Amino acid sequence: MHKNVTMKDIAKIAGVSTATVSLALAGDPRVNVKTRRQVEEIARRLKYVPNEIGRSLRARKAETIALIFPNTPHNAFSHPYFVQLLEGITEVVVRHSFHLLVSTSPTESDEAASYDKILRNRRADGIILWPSSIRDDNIGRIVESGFPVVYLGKWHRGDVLTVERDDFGGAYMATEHLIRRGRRRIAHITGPLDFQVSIERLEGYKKALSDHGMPYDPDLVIEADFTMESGHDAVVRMQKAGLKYDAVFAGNDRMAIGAMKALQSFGRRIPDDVAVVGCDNIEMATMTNPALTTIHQPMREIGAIAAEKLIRTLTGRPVEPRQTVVPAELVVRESCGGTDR
Amino acid sequence: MHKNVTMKDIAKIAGVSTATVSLALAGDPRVNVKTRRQVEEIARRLKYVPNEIGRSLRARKAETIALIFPNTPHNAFSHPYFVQLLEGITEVVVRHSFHLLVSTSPTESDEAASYDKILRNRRADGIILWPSSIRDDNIGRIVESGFPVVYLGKWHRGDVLTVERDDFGGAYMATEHLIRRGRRRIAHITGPLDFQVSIERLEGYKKALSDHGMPYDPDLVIEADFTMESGHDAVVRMQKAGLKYDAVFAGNDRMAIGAMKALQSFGRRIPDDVAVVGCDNIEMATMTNPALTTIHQPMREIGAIAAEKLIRTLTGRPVEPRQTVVPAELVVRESCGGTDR
DNA sequence: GAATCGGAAGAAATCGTTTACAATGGATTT
DNA sequence: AAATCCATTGTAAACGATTTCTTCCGATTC
Repeated sequence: MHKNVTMKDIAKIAGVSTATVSLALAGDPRVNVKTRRQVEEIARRLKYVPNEIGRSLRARKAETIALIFPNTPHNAFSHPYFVQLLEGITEVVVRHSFHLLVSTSPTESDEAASYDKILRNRRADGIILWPSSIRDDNIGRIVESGFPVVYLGKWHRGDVLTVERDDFGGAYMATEHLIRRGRRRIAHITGPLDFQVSIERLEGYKKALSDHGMPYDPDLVIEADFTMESGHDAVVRMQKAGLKYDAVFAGNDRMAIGAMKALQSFGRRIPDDVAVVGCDNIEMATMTNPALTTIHQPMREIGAIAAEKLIRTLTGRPVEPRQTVVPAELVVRESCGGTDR
Repeated sequence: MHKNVTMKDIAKIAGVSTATVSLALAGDPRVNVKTRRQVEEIARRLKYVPNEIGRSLRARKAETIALIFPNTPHNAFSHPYFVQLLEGITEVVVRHSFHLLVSTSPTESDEAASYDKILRNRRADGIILWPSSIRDDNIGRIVESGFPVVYLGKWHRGDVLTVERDDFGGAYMATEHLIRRGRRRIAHITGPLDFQVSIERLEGYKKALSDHGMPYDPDLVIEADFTMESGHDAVVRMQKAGLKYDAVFAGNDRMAIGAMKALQSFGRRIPDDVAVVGCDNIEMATMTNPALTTIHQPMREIGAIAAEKLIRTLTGRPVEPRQTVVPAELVVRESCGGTDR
């Protein structure tokens, strides 16, 4: 492990000052072409790699963005799409020769301190914020502080860069799909209603119903908690309540799969007796029997767009539009039967 | 966004030098308790947060570790356990107030350059290396360069910190489980045999057979490619070849699930006619019908141990043992039937 | 021939810390 | 009373780049 070569080393060999070396390597036109060539040559020969820490300190930037998320239950790690999001982000980060810092906060109250530290430190030049489930004024403070931030979700106050899934639109598509396939009594199993995503999907469901002139029956809306078991239970509850329905739209795939199991255990055939649609398009959805029709959220693309937006602002380029809603896609498989009428 | 407060600001107010401030905040016993208290008080009042970039430059360390993995097909992002690994790592990283840099290399040949850059830069003080599928002498050079590295896998030459899954042991357990349940003709669907993991699992399978005095029949070993479809095809091929078998041990859960589907399509009942065991314990394994018995690899723990080892060496503490093999666990569900005899 | 100009490169400050070393002054030792 | 020591604190040199001045020198201008 030999000593690193610095600009000083290059300067000495080339017989110039470090200032000239710096300028030369940056391709600054102020330095003579011949000198620049020579410096470049020496740098190559010595396998010079610039020390980014030194550069960061002086230039007050780190060529780094941070992905920050809370460490609450139902956090990013348990989100079926976290990996895709991360993949989209790293892809762009690497392409721009940036670095990615992954940061989570042990407790809710440490969150703000943590953001703050990373940014004030200049450890990262900007952050991508994964919303925490709990309304957090601390996040608000960061978002509005003027630090470069891309928020993954809907931000109501002020002009903030955001990228969000279209939960509302996805639910709308799912519900509409069921309606088109002739279903008339569509139940909806929601996630916990203190999650924004659950509310959005419920609203999309309602809107699709009303746009198609169908009544909204609150009895057909059951709140569950995102787990397969809770989806199972939801169907059991509906069964016990003696409700009639010919379709189920679940707020995520896990619950949809739980619901399918319960339905089948009650002897109801899918899709003949009951059609089922999920949300998220997790891998499992391809493997159920019948394969689950679902709503795909392009999280990889969301990650890529978010990173791209952030890096664009950091490099002083304009970003348009400032808010992006990435459309969901309906993935038709076997759990809804037939074709549109 | 006001100017950040630095040690100089504190020094001026406290009427001492920045050296004293630095020492005081570091809790160095050389500075008078009264002075230290005062400095601490001022720092608190000014909401001073140390600039870690400046610190990094001088102290030649970044309080950061990097997780590095190749960007090849079948890379970390498509690994069912990447998230758990990451979760284990971040948990430990946060606990020690370190940072985590996530880095992937666009091409195989950029890999070495990338590691090198991160380390020479002191962007990170050490790295956790996710092995690339392809034998890579560049990785070898890094691992042996003396930089702090934890390698996630088996490293043959030299004394390197490693944490690895027990692929051999897991396969052994799976096979033994089938034997104990009375199965006599156990097929094995492997992953691509240029992956170390596939070889390990094949060896574990063979060893279990021979330890129980059962013959090894090469016809019963089919190479597939980790996908569900390939597992399906493997069964189809065996069926066409007219092979007799009463159990399948698949090199991962996806292939096991594909195999189950194919078996059921041939009218073979699981577990009555054929028992099935997978590997990995992905979430999907809980949802199949019957639920899949499988081998759980505690990747979260592996991540945590790896991070712990790395940070221990970085902070100059001894780490024992230098090589860790984290045992696999058999998760018994419904796809193997009965109880041990 | 003096003044001006402009291209090129060097000197030095700077970013915010850490740290080796020196300095101060009062107490203790001999 | 001189020498020594200890506890504190200050000075200044790093760390490795970037960037703002200067400076230098030869060429052009009046």
